[in-house]
Amino acid sequence: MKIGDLARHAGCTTETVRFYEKEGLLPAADRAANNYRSYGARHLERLRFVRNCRALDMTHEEIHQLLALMETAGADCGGVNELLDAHIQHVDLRIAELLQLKQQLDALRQRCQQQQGVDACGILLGLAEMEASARPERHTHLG
Amino acid sequence: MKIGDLARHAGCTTETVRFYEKEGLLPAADRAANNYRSYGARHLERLRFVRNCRALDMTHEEIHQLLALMETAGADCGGVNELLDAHIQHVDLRIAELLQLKQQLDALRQRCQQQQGVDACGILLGLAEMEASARPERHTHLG
DNA sequence: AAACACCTTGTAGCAACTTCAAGGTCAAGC
DNA sequence: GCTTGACCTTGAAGTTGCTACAAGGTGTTT
Ligand SMILES: [Zn+2]
Ligand SMILES: [Zn+2]
Ligand SMILES: [Zn+2]
Ligand SMILES: [Zn+2]
Repeated sequence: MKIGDLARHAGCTTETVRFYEKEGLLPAADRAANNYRSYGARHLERLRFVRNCRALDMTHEEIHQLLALMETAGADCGGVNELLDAHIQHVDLRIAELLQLKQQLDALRQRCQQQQGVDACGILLGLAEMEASARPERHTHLG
Repeated sequence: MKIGDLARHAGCTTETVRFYEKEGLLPAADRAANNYRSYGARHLERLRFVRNCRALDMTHEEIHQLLALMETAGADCGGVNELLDAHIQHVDLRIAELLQLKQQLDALRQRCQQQQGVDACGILLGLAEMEASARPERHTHLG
């Protein structure tokens, strides 16, 4: 299997595959005589796993940790559960932040009901007056 | 006012101030005899405005547009309202995406109720089996 | 032999900063 | 007068997860 085939089967691009190899998310492929990367079923499984994790918005670091946990033969899955719980918290936290943001934005939007001169626009006034309390540090990797 | 004072009054760092200047979000400062940047009340107002926009998760481009609209003397605020509405949609969309993600994650979490060998863990099985339908393009700048 | 699709490497770009390196300026303390 | 420390200057590189080249090698078809 060449890199393009692998990529197609996993629903990503060849560049992504090479990038994951560089990142250590995918083990280095064997090389054919012409120096082309050569893949088997194992690689496809692994790549699909990684892509599924990414579809769930896990970071490369989270995926790395998950892979390490999986590859510790005989280990139990407590670490896996913890990692997933932590990630779910990242999502919960970001949802809460965005809901709060949405409230602020709706309130701001209320301040202008009809078109008027920009000098009198309640939205612009609101943006000028807001006191964005010192930037809240980000506690989650979800933007 | 030196750059450090300005930054403190706006709740950001001097690096951020210099960065905004380079980005055109903040007009270039006057220079004192020693080549230090020198700021007045106008700059502080502007920087606070930009920071408030960022606190609402607007992009630099959105802020640029907003500033352009504001500085068109005599214009009405229709464009401002449109821009804010569009940004509110960005937030709404991301909230919807994250709520869906949360559902998927909760379902996955359900698949492992107690610790067991990693080979039998329902979470890892779930991650292997998932068929992440071709990556959904992002339609919003919110991560 | 030319066209075309595929592969290789390495580099640069995106957003919104942060961090670092190497150096210039200025007031205070000994 | 000389050092310490806090500030300022510039420019380059790192962050995250890719994407998009550029410049070239390979392989099959016509
Ligand atoms: Zn996470
Ligand atoms: Zn208005
Ligand atoms: Zn927006
Ligand atoms: Zn489990």
